[in-house]
Amino acid sequence: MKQDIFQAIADPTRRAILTLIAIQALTPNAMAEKFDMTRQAVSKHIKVLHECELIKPEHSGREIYYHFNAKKMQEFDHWLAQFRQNWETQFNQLDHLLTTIKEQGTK
Amino acid sequence: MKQDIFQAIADPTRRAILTLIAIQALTPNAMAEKFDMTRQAVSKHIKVLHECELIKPEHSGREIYYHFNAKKMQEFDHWLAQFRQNWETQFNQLDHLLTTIKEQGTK
DNA sequence: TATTTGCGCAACTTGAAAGTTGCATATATA
DNA sequence: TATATATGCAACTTTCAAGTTGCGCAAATA
Repeated sequence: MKQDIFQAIADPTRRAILTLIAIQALTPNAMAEKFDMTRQAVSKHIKVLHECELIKPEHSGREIYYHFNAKKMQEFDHWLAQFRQNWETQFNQLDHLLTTIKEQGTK
Repeated sequence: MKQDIFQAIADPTRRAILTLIAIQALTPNAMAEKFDMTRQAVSKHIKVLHECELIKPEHSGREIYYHFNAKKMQEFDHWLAQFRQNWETQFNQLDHLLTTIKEQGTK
């Protein structure tokens, strides 16, 4: 099944993995050493991250280096953009308030 | 239990709720009309969003208008900031590649 | 070649989340 | 006051994700 990036990011371990490999590509074993869980558990997280293309594998013999895919992470940034005006403009906040009050008046 | 914002946005219904009330504050009933599920189901999503302070209630008689809390949403933006350089600077991407190659060489 | 190492896949257990129905409470309205 | 409406809480079922153990395969190494 195709994973979605929002669910991928929901897990704290996966967020930690992303933070790690954003600095430097790592193998599954190297990642597992950082967390208090089995390698297979980490491997499942890698699978999720790979399926939604947040990370990309680079084979090197029997090792696999997983790289951070910044481009995919931008999708999250784009989703967030729809809310950005909500905190960047106070006028907008005021507008919401006025709209709400007006709406209540018509009920 | 205190919810975390990453899990809160993992659910597509909750993301839809946020998109709706970012434009205008709504009551639980008004939200439920937008989705194909019971009012109670929506109410549970509201509870999650409220617990992590992504939305704020405004009581008005027996109705409750839920407002979007843009300030809390900024936490995503802050988390995302650590990755922003990864897609904003090609030099940085190249740097990662070089670091990885060098790392492999020392193994 | 035989053995070790790195990795992925499958089956299983457990716990939590998403949805349902039913009920209680508070406010508005007849 | 009696009734209707808006909401939240509790119990329950079902689905699914996170973790485990066990196994198989490919590549490196003795």
